[in-house]
Amino acid sequence: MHAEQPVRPGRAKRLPRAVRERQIMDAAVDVFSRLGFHAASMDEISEVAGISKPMLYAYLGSKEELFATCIRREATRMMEAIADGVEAEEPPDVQLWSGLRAFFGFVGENRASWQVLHRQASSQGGPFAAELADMRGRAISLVAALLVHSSDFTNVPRAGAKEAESLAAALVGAGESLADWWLDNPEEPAGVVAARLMNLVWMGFGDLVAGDVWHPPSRRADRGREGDGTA
Amino acid sequence: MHAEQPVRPGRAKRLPRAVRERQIMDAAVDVFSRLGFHAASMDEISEVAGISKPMLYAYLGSKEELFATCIRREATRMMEAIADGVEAEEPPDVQLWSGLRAFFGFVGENRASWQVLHRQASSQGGPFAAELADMRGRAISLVAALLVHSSDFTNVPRAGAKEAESLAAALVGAGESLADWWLDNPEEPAGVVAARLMNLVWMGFGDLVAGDVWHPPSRRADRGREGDGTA
DNA sequence: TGGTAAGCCTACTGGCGAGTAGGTAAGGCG
DNA sequence: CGCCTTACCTACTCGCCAGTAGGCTTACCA
Repeated sequence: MHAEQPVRPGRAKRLPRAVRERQIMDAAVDVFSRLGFHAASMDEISEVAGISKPMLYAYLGSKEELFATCIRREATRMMEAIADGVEAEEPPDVQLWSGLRAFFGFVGENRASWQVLHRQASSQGGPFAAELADMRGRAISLVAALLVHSSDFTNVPRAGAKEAESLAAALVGAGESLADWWLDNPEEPAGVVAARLMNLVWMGFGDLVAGDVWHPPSRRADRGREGDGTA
Repeated sequence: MHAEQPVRPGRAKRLPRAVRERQIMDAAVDVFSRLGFHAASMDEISEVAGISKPMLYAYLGSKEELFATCIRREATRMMEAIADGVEAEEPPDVQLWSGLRAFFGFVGENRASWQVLHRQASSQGGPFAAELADMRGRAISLVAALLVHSSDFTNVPRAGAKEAESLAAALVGAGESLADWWLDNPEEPAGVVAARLMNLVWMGFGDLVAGDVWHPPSRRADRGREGDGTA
């Protein structure tokens, strides 16, 4: 406890609006992630943010608006983190691998964000559900496109759109679920967990129990390799 | 709606306790699945059930107790449905396949149950979260055991417990997510969706894009078609 | 046929929490 | 130094909803 801010003595220090808004958002993500949308109260958020309730309303609007803003911000941060980790030129399996690594890396370093996005947002009936479902839908579409593209690398009759989309939904769900599991079993590093999921979805149990595993092309340098990964 | 119960004229017909409790539970699952725990009100549940609020409290206790009871009932129904579909003597891949078919079959025919279990229960901080997490944990353990057992079929160094558990978590999550996707895209029969997930987790994308697919051993005489339509 | 218990109800309380009214200090600027 | 704008506060209102008090009615049985 800092002595310089004794015990929040009635009045907070004067700060420019932008800074306060940031503080409030951080507090909101924290509280929402711990308690969920309904159980979280504006009183508690304002307390954590170190300001009073009317400021919340003055700056961020209603509780629903605040929540939606949180979701948008955290979802955007996550999508950007993943996009930053993936190179569009790489072969599909490497792209998937990079995406998974980036995803688990983000979750590991932003647990509160993840809780808000995954647990809370998806279960509310309000406009946020739409907000979040939209983000999630984009992620699924992205993965689906990757899958379709990956079958273009072969001479196999391309996967149907519906099929690709459903597989992508399964993959995204597997990632979410594994991320939750990981939060309860945090002793393993992000890379190991990501690799495990990569092996599952790329090789399948059938190959795994036979001893075949996927591994990234040993040259990290992105020479135009086939990257058919083991096989 | 049945015309024989005009507009609930003040007083409901007298019924034995067991019957009423069933009606109430059904109504509760319905309302909880549509609105979520917090947004659902005891008033609405009692209205849907066709009785008055004090009956709720007299028969099923508090809102939290009611919710927990719903979760327990629906979770049990689902676990039993899946257990009924699986033969312990069959090889691991067939067991997994049977389990997936049973799971998607159940979800298709009990959408409200599924909503309550998956969406609502997991996001509340109360004792239900524990209730549900427990069920889910058991499902994961079951799958994990299946995986470990399946590597016993080979001469590969058996998978570590943690590894099996995390893969099981991913698989369960994939199933959940795919079930959700399916509810939004219900045109395909349960068997097709189940087969798709089976292929994903058993063969992996790597094999799928190469044109290899998993299929149930057709030697089994019991109408071993894979894409069975399920009503 | 009258007693009694089980099933059912209307109509309230009490608290919590979203949102607001209206006032106080602090910095900037002439 | 006074004025105004902006940041900030205390202290309310008001609706919603979990939970309850207390009374009515129907079925069954002696």
